[in-house]
Amino acid sequence: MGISDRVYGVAVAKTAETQQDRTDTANQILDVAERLVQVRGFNAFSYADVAKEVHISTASLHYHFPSKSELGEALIARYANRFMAALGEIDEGVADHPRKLAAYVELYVGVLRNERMCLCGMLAAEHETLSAAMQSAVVKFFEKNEAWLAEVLQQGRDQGSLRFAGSPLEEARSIVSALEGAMLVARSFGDINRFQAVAGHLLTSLRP
Amino acid sequence: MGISDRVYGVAVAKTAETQQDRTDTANQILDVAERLVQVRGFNAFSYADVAKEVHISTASLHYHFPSKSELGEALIARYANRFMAALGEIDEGVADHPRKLAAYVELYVGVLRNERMCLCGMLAAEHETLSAAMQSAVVKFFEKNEAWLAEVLQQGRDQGSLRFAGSPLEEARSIVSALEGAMLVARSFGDINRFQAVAGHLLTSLRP
DNA sequence: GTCTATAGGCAGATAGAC
DNA sequence: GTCTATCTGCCTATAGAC
Repeated sequence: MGISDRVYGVAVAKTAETQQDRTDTANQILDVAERLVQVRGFNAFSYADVAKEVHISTASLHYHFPSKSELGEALIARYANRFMAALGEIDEGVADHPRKLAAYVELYVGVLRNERMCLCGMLAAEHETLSAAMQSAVVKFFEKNEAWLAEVLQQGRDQGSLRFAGSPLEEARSIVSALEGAMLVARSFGDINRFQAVAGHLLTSLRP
Repeated sequence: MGISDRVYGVAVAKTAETQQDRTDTANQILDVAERLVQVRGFNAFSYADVAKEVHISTASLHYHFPSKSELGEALIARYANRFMAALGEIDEGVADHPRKLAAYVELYVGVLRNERMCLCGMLAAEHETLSAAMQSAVVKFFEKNEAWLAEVLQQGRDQGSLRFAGSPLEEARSIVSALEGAMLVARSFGDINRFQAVAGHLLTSLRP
């Protein structure tokens, strides 16, 4: 199983680091709800949609996740944990910094291949309609991504394997924005090549 | 009234080129609905929300726009027309190409200042849930933006006032993606400076 | 063009049996 | 943990009077 398989929730092995101790049913619920949010948005799926796919009643769904907001919070937490775990694997498994960035981009490609938007990118669009807890969880996801990227960028520049103007954090924010935007647009065109072109352009511009 | 005031629907003068012949009520409806979509999303506002603000009944609203999808199509058409008119004003009023790009970025800043997302950026997130007519209208909006940018980029590079690698259209797509993504993220941080930083970085990278 | 009234369905959520 | 049944409210949309 590749790194990117860990991110969009397909056939993900349970590990202590990335998943809380949940029942199989709860995890099935999260899997289905995650996909529905990434494809349709948090405001465009219902408990009934999830219940139907998991073959339980909406009442049972409320047993596992009492409110839709709590389900949403659990979704973000699981997604963020999985994403951070993937970043950890990149740290350990990939040597040079340009390749780390390429591996980071591949995480996005993996999401897009499943015809999904980044969970937190989708929730960012719906930000104004979310609970305070969900809002701050989305923001934290972006901050963690930026911090990881900034670290890679700084080290790469120090070693001469990456080149960019300005601060690493500023560059990191530009990269996150560009990738999220490229996903957003590419998905409405139904054309993953649009994402690949933008991402390739981005990686090229960082070459020394 | 500045160029950017024309884009987000505040105090916009009626002109034959940019607006269809609609009653005041229909335009009020569009103004309110547009703001609600840009702030909350198409799936997170109702006819009741609009009716309340316009001080009419939902039944009257259905007289002007029989279905929500038709309202959505009218929203995109008006927004796209206004945006294209603003691009036309940039073409006529701004001389050098770097400044044209800066003026283009200012259109986005104007939207963000009103605490809104780009209408079509928001609809891109919700793409999977939209009618076919709305979907293709969103795509056309992006294509027109890219075509305009590609033209500016090509001319600027030919004159030596802009510098970039690859084709103008590829660069244009990267710019649209970066700006839409920067809006998306900046808005969830509630921090317009995040957008300004990314946009400034982008404009700087195009300097010869 | 606007209204009241209402249809018909779906939303999130709860009670209580098993 | 799961179910059926139900509540309350909101949703888009329509009928028909004015």
